[in-house]
Amino acid sequence: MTIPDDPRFIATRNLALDAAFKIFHSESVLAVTHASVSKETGISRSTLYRHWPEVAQLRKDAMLRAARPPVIAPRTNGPLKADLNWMLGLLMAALNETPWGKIAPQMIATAAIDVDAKSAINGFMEDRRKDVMSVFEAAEKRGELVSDAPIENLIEMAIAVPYHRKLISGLPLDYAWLDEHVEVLCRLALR
Amino acid sequence: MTIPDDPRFIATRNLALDAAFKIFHSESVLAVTHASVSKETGISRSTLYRHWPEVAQLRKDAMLRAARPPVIAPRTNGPLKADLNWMLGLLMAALNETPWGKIAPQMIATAAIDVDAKSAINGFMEDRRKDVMSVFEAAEKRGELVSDAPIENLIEMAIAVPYHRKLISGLPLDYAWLDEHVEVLCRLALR
DNA sequence: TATCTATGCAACAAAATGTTCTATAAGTGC
DNA sequence: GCACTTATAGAACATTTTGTTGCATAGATA
Repeated sequence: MTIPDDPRFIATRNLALDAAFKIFHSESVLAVTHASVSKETGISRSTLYRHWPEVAQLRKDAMLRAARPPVIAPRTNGPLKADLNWMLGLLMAALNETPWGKIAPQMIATAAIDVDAKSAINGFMEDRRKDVMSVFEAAEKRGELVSDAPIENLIEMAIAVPYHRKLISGLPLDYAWLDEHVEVLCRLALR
Repeated sequence: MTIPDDPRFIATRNLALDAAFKIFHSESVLAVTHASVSKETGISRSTLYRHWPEVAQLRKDAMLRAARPPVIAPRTNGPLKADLNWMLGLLMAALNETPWGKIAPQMIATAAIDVDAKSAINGFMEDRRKDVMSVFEAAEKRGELVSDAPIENLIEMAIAVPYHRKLISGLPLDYAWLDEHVEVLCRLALR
């Protein structure tokens, strides 16, 4: 669908997607329909059908809008342990306290059957990988990294565990756990 | 809902749930409806409504039926590296080659909003935790474990990474990766 | 055999979903 | 400002999906 640059069209689209996102994260992706978005926004149903002939497309667009997770600014001052704590602490907070944590499971399920959702998720995971990577690289430059454990595996472990905990095993993500997690990572990286 | 022990009722229920599971894993949980199961099985719609007045209940039952993942038999002969390779190799195969791997994302999404799905997932994750636990405990008995890294964290890392890889980051789960993963785990456990 | 009950089927009701048309108002080019 | 284009609102309508009910039938039970 080509998107006209008519300001009315753009305004309607933004209004609709904001509402769709709101419905998505306060209820579920299933609750996002032409009818519910119409009710939420006052936009007429026929207009919404003009913008999104298929409800699946509307839901996906709402998801892609949702897929702008909080920006995480890593610190690389050192020491490694402090930097990891900072960076993973921000990730933890994002998972615990922003809509992202609530939406992520549904995005993952959608990613399993939809290419766009998958690439959105992958893009986000890639960003997180780079964040952690920059932390480890800074540590290496400082000469802190003495282990020969592959950095890729360290990065994967650093990120996988909090995600698994939050999204799959349902265990709590808190600072007590985070401290231990970082401790084990440093044990791997620094010895 | 109390389940009558009338064989007709039981037969209908099993037939319906088998079909629901099939639809679930070949299409998606959304494709499971009274109508689609009726079409698939020949069971009349009214009968299906009698069994499951709510479609959500039907979907959940289909999921709980699906939630019998392949049984994984851990080996504990040692050495640790071989045991981990075996155990995690089975887990990997299950994620790659059985319906479980395909269904898991949708179960996770459902678990985020449904208590029963959540406890099904948690039950399965707990089984996996025990599997890995038994491997590490056997290694400890043999005196292999010399690290003071907390076993709980090792277990979490062992499992979280393959799940994250398969379900979230979308990276491939293969033996090349598995070898490295196990290598890093052993580095943590054995030094 | 007599009784109970799950099922199939058809008819129906209600709600959700999708389509089309027209009047109107907002934006665009001159 | 004026003519033209286009997006929207709203209503009317068709279609599909979803949910309900009554009754005849056949399988289960005792």
